[in-house]
Amino acid sequence: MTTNFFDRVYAITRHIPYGRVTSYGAIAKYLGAPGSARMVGWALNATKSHPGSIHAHRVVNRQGMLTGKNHFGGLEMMCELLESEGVKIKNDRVQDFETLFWDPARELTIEEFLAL
DNA sequence: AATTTGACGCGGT
DNA sequence: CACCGCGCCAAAT
Repeated sequence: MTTNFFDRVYAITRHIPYGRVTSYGAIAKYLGAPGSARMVGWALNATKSHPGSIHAHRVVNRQGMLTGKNHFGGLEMMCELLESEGVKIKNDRVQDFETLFWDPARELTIEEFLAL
């Protein structure tokens, strides 16, 4: 818990289940910084330079919109990545967002929690 | 060391 | 419905 706010975001993002999505705010809140969703976005930005599998494309804003798609190196990339996981995107918005939404505080498993 | 910025969230106008 | 501003806090310049 030292420092890296980033690492925490990485950890959570890394554990987002396949075909599920979460929001910046949810992650921020889980990190104990409700309202600091920006930090999550900022951290995710560093994620692209981070080695390893961090499914940043599974993180969308609270409306389920792919707001960060322009940071994926390709505007359609994020969309395709999600659709390839079974997440349907329409007009930059995740369909059935409520259903696919993964709340870390609610669905994070023990082992994942420990890995955090 | 100070200022700007940012992939958000939410209420207000 | 569109636009505005504030809060939140760390990293980058």
